[in-house]
Formats: sequence, structure tokens, C-alpha cells
Amino acid sequence: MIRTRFAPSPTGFLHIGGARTTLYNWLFARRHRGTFVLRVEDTDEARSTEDSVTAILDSIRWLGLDWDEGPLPMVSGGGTPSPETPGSGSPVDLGRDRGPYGPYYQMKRIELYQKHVRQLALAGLVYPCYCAKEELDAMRKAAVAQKRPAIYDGRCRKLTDRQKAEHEASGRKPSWRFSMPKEGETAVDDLIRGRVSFDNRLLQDLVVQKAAGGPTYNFACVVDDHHMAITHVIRGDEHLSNTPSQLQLYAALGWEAPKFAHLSMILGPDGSKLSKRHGAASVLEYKAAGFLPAAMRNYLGLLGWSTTDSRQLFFGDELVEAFDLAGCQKNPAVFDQAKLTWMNGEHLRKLGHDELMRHAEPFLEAAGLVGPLDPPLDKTVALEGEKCRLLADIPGRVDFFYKDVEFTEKAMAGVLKRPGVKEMLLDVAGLLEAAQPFAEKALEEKIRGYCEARALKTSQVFHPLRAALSGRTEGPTLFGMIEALGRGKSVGRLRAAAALL
RNA sequence: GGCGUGUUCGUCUAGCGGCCUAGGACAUCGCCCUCUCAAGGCGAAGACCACGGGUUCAAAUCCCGUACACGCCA
Repeated sequence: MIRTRFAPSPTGFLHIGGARTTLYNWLFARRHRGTFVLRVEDTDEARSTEDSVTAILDSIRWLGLDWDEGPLPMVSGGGTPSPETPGSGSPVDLGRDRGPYGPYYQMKRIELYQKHVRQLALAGLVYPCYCAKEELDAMRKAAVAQKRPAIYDGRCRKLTDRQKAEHEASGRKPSWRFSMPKEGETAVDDLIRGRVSFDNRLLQDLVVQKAAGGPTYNFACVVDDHHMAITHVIRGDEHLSNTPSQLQLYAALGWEAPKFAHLSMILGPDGSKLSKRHGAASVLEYKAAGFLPAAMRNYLGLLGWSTTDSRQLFFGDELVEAFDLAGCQKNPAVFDQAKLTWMNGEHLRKLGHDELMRHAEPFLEAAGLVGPLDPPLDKTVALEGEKCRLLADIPGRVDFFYKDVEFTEKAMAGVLKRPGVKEMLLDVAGLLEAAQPFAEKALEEKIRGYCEARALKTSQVFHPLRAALSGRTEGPTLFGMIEALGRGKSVGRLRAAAALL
């Protein structure tokens, strides 16, 4: 049974890189009918916040990635979360979690970590270190200056009992360091990179327990992955260098290590690690900008992974079915918002009408377009929705149905202020007043007939009509627009425009 | 500074020794379709496969070195 996990530190929002890591873990678990676990690594008390936990879980849910074990995502009841629901309004029930390997918040597992430090102490694999931060810094500096590797020299390893007692007497609290083997090498068999070997002499005696009693990242991570029965650790490239040390910890504790897969980094357009400087870095910002979770998944899925046929678009469960660690890229990838935007348009067009409306609603509302309206939003969004690339583009394409016509420069000077337009507008207004039925097809016939009768080119008529009705030179198909607008508004707008000419 | 990883069109990538005068996608440009916009169709431009050496009848593909980028130690 395959078990994967995503283990965020709640010290900020979920950024693009984290989102992709989550996605790959989720895809891999789902692909192999395994279990996807979420664990909150909140041992950095100074920087961890509840708001971050909420923001991160919200982001993951918005992406449509549900987890089987971890923090409880619903306010009440044990029901399954419905991650596809846009808005993800229900707040996370902080502190509660579910699953057989909990708790899933590291702060609640402190005793477990300490227990295993004691286990290592009993085996003589761990020793107290009384070095102060300043000493450590000085050591490191000296090492770099002498072009030696900047690792702890292990001076506390050989402390006598008397020296330890002296330190204790002076009130110093020790951290605990793991005695790393100093010979041979440690190889990581990475699922993406293949075998990567590290010289053990370069592995430093890492701290497993801080003086304050809390675990360090590398130790807690090992203990938790073991106790949570994680089989595949899929994580960012930045952890590859930590892996040999972790492997030694697994061995010392007598545990079998999981398999590892290290993902390449995501870069900004300038080649540096993607961050706020490059614009939106938080996935919630993409939600706000009008991107669809499905498009986000599709794009992120392809950032650093591909199929041999270079397929671009994946809908529904297709990503889950196709995903494979073997297709993962070793080299870093630059995040390209233009491509994401294109993909979003493709996904938007794939949406059914009801789904489109559901996703568009918050954006329409934000623009003050709240139903019931005349013409119904249903109708106008159906006319224009599929032309958009972002949900946030929709209001701007339909708002002219609802507010007073404002003429763009191009519409007024370029299209309306032309000889004969005024008369034509009034003629058509008359036509519309009498049109029966007031429906797209019939209206088109009628107006085309008018063009023929007056020997006018359709473009000479259609363009000014659109400009007069909407104030713009681009928009919905003319007759669909007239039908939606209705007889009253259409006639009114044509006459009003004519009056300005 | 040490160690590790990486380097194919502007970007994401295909490619696992001959099919490569390097394929696809986004972006760009042009044409077509068309009542506009969008979508769609067709096409163009864009990569001496980071660089330098090898191995081989044959290398983007294998080996070595260099450069650069990124990561970890921090």
C-alpha cells in the first residue's frame, strides 16, 4: 500500500512550488490507490501561525486535492470534504485531525521525538552538545576561511563526564547531536535522479533535539515518516542534500527508509527561485485572479513532468491516470503565466454551463453583478463566458448589458459617426419594435433583409449596431445580443445612440 | 568554501547511439474562417542540443573536463 505525504510548515501561504509538490504526492497516491497524508510541521513556534495553517489547507482544498489523513478540514461532522467546491468557505477546524497515525501536528508529537532521542542515547548514538551559537558560528567561519567543509567538528563528542557536569553546573542546556558515521559513503537511490552518493566524512553530527527540547526538522521528519508509514517521500530538490543524513538516522533507529523522489525547483522568469518578487506566488492569489483549479493542476502537473507524447491538456481524471514519477524532469522549470492562462481558457471552455456559472459567480458578485438581473446573467454569461481565459474576465464582457452605454472612442468616432448611420439606427429600431418573434434567428433574417433592401453591406450595418447597443466594437454575436437585451432595451439604446449623432 | 544537482527554440518539453537537415505546446508574426472579439484551421519565424575534448562506422543521446545556474551545509 502506497502512502505519500505533504508536510508544510505553517509559516506563510502555500506557494506554487509547494502546490506542485502537493499535487505530485496526491497524484502518485491516487494513481496507485494509495493514501495521501497531510502533516503540519509546526515546530518552529516563533514563525508558525494558525492563519498559515488555514491558508495552506484552504489552498490545497481549492486545488481539489483531498487528503485521507491529517488535519480535519470540516467544521463539524466527519463527512468527506468536497474540495471542488469553489470558495472553500468552511474554516478548518484547527487542531483536530483524523487518521490512524495521528496526531498530524508535530507540536503534539514532541514526546515521541524525545522518546527516540532517548532510544538513540541508550545506544550511544547521540551525545549532548553544549556549544553556544556564537561558538558554532565562529567554527563555521574559520572552516570556510580555511577552505574546509563547514561542518561541526564534533568537539562535544568526546566530552568527559566531568566536563559535562561543569557545563550543567554553569546552567547550560545541551542540544543533542547524532554521531554520524565518519567512513564510507551513503547513497540515495532517488526515483528521479538515480543513485546519488555522499561521502560520510562530509555528513555532520546533526542536532536531533534542540536545547529547548524540540526536535530539529530532519529528525522530526524521519520519526514522522516512519511512524506514519510513509512509503514514498516526494519533495523538493532542496532536500536532496539532507537525505543521506536522514538515511543514517533511519539506520540508527533500526527502521527501513522510504523511497525518495526529489523534484526540481520552480524558477521565476529571471532564473532565480520563484518568489513574491515575480508576482503572484501564493496559490490563493491565482484563485483570486480567476484561474480554475483544474487548469492549475494541469499546468503544475506539466511543470517538471511530461508524457512521451508531450500531451498538453488533461481533463477530469486524466492526469491521475497518466501520472508517473518516471516522467519527472531533473532540471528546474520556469513558471510561465502565459501558458497557464492559455490552459485556463481551454479548461473554461470545457466547463458545462452550470459549472461555469458556479465558478463565475464570485467574480460577477465582486463586480456588483448580483441576480436576478435583466437580462438574466445565465443568458449573458452563456453568450460571452467561453471567450474568456480567466474567470475574472467575465464581468467585463457582460457588464454593458446592465449599465448605461458608454461609448469607446473607437465605437463613436470610428464606427458611429459616419454618414447614414443615424438613419440606419432609427430604421432598425423601428424594425425591432415590430419584430415577431423577438428571437435571434428571426432578427437576423429581418436585419439581413433590411441590408439587402437598402443595398447596404452587412458590415455597414452590423458594426454600427453593435457599437450603438453596447458602446463597444467587440462583443457577443449581434443577434444573440439583441435577443438577450430584449426589445425595450434594444430599441431604447438604438434611439439614444442616434440622438447623439 | 565544501558537497550535491542541473544545462535541447524566449518558456514548458519530446528525445534514452543511426528514424534528428531535432518533434510538440505556450508566446510572437502572417493567412483563412467570420457580423466584431474569442475560439478554430493553416503556415512562418525561433535550438550550431552550454562549451571543450574523447569513445564509436555513427552522439543531443555514452565518458571526461570546463563554465554557468541552482540547492544544502546556513
